[in-house]
Amino acid sequence: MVKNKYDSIYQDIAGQIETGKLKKHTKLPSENELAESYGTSRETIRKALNLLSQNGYIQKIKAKGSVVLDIGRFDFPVSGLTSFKEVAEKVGKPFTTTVHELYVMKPDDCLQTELKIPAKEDVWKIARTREKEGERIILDKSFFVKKLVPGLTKEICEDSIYEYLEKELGLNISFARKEITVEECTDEDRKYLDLKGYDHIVVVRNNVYLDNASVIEYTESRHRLDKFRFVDFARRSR
Amino acid sequence: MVKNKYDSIYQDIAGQIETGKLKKHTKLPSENELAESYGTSRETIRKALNLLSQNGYIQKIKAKGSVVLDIGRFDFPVSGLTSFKEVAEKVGKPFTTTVHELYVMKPDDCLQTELKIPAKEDVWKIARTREKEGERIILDKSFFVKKLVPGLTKEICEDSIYEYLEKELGLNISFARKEITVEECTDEDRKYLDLKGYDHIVVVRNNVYLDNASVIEYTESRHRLDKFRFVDFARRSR
DNA sequence: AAGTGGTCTAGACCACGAG
DNA sequence: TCGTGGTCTAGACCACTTC
Repeated sequence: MVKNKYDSIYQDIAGQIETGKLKKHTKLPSENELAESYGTSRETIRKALNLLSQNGYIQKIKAKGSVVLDIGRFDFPVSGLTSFKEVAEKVGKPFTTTVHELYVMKPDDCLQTELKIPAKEDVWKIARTREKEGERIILDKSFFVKKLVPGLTKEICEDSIYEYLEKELGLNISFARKEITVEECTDEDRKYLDLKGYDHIVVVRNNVYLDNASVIEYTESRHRLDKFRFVDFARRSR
Repeated sequence: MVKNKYDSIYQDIAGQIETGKLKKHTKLPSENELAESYGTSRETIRKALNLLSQNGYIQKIKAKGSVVLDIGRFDFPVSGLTSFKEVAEKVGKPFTTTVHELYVMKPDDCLQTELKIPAKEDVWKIARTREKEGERIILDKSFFVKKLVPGLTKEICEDSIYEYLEKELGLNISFARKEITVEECTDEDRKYLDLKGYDHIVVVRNNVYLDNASVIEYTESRHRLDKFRFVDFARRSR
């Protein structure tokens, strides 16, 4: 789904890097050459290259050129900004999702804060486990603002809520705040997960914002220690 | 240290948000108004606003305006892109750094890969612990390419290596790749840290790149479970 | 209809690296 | 000296929200 000119150039070059048509450690054509060959202005090329750089595909080196990087780019599926389904597919591992709870509730104080809603606003609670190779290793406890997501079903929760939000409801996810900590296991963890004796668990807390600045979702993603992996890029003084 | 026009506007507005002069949940002036009042073009204002948005200060809402967000923005000090000293100061907690090892060595296969160097290239090894409230809770094992950082001393390692790199050597940090996992404690962890009986530890692996695409540092930052916290923003299809 | 942010253009000058 | 990416400008049109 291409939105505009610089995005389509970004997709094009990213694709060439992923398929190996553009080789690691080689230089891209210069911005002027790219502008010429894509028939666009240099500023538009620069937007595409900045996207590539922000997503870890290339590094721009002043006065020299842009180099294709050789960095693995995919997280372990951490529920949140990119949908679980999306990341799981890229990582290429078969996950099974099971929905254990799906009902409407009133938010407690904590949820009111996390979702920025008043006490009377209805909230979906969803509890799901993710299973890989016969082991239930992730427990996702999600809370969605009902007003924004009226018709959730078990089928949608088993597939991809994000696809539903974006394709069916036309909502636009803007950004998420993630917080990662390690905590002691709860009885709920022990009930829903195959913990193999671990007494701690990695907790990823997630607040997801729409493009109109409202919070749509708060999720606690609870990962078994030994199966957790998170990868991140950070740029200096972006 | 202001570099250019859009950066100085970014610093200015970020400062106003941090000191509360610009209040949370209020709207910024429009881009046209800001361009006028800062005496610059709209594209330059947009660069500043994009920085604010990427760093979690504001959210831009199409056709409506930019809103000041109310999101806590600081990590627990995770060695890497922003220096430990820098983050520790923002978090406002007193940390003590102790240097346990500082010597030159030849890289093994693993280090050659992580630092992208040949076997004959010398490497600094530095082992440091970070202590807070009387407990040693972080063990940082760092490896720097000696050719790029000739004169390391115990004093520099106790203060801030990054300050030394940037201010003394004029090197420019560009970006870092972080990977977070949880692993079983090693004897080294038990030796250098106050583990309070925990048998697992959070490991943050870090490759830090310069602006000329060479790797300068590989660090393993080992955090006691209960004291680890990591905060991250992610934007959808940036 | 007016104002907003998002995209795009065609120029310009700069500092820096390489030959 | 020439080419590179980094910054900056002054315009333009669009889709969208608000009134």
